[in-house]
Amino acid sequence: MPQTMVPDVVVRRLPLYLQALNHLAEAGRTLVSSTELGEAVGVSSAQIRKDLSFFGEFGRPGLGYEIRYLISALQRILQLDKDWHMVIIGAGALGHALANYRGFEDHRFAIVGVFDHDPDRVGARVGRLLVEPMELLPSRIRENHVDIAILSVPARSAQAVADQVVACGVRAILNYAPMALSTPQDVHVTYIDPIARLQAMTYYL
Amino acid sequence: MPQTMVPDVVVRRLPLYLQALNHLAEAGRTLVSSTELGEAVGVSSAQIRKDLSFFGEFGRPGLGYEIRYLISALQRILQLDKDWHMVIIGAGALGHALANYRGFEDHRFAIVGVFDHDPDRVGARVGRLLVEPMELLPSRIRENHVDIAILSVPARSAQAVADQVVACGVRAILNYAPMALSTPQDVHVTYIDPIARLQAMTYYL
DNA sequence: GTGTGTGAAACTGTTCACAGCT
DNA sequence: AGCTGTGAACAGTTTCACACAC
Repeated sequence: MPQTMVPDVVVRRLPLYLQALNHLAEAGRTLVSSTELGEAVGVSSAQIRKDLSFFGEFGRPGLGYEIRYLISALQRILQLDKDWHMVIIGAGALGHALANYRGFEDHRFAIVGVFDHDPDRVGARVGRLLVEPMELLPSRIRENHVDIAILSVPARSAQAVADQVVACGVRAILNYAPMALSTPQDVHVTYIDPIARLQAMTYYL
Repeated sequence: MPQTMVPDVVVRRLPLYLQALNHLAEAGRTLVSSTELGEAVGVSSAQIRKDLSFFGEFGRPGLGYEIRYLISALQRILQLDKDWHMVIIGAGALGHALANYRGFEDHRFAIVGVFDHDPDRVGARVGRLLVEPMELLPSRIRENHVDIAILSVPARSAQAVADQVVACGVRAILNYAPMALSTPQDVHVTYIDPIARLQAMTYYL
């Protein structure tokens, strides 16, 4: 769909636009200008218009953007009009919190399995699922067509686990372990590390 | 210290360098080249050298960087050689998970209070702390010299809570609510939203 | 008048490549 | 030989400003 190569930084902003648009829609609004949307997400109006222009023309000059229409357009662009299957690996406190987080299923990200290496954790209940042993991970990934692996394991195990899921064909990893992962070029890794974020903020305080 | 204005993107990479350096130090290493450090973090060697050059000269030509020395230099630059005081606001599942996360105190980020608006949650135990009512938040922020507020409240309350902590003098917010915050220019806000990160990854799948 | 879409300009960030040090 | 530190070249991103549409 994108005629030109789309910068990654643009793709990362689209979910923020979507979020703000959903809030506006819930508030009963039907139209929004790039200026107003920009203020809601904290970027310039020109940025919004330029970002959207990578994918087509979604606004009406003189009026702005029809909110419901722009929401569906962004969902289609980001491939959010289908369900995505995820596994959580690591059933510690973080793994439990993630498994119980309703936000995932609300956005069509389905958790189809929770795995842990530790036999003491296997069989424990997390949300509506039971913790399974790592041995069952490959078959589960293939049978349930798992798209994304969420890593909530200790830093020292993260690389080995990443290697395993990549070997099973997973091409997207959300990594909560404070550890940079080495993966093939076609695997997408996103890092969530509150410590690193805090450490960048303290620089400015 | 920085002679020139330091780009924000550089500051955000420093914690990643620190992380990799700590892993190397734990592995017993004493020296590292920009090439090797770059491979560990996933950036180019030139990037590492250029980033560090904003703050001074930390390496030895022909040898590389003395790991322990570079760790202390980065800690000093990021102001990690002191304790930071934080409050968690929102004592739901996420608030509990954050309060129990050992990583914070391991990195000198101390949680000095957990607050919730809901009377049913006040008094509940979270880690070694008790949930306190929002009414006590201002005095706690001032008495304990709180530097950072972690928001784990619903999106609809996030802006109001942010306004409160800013009014109490907090200038750094780590926001887990899926909601852009509007704050004065001198307040630093960092967002952690796994849904937004997943939605950016699905674009590429 | 209001507001989009978009080339061009301005700005920011990254990579190159090499002088100089060990 | 090996590696840092850095100006210069390059690439990427944001902002500007305006033609055009409602």
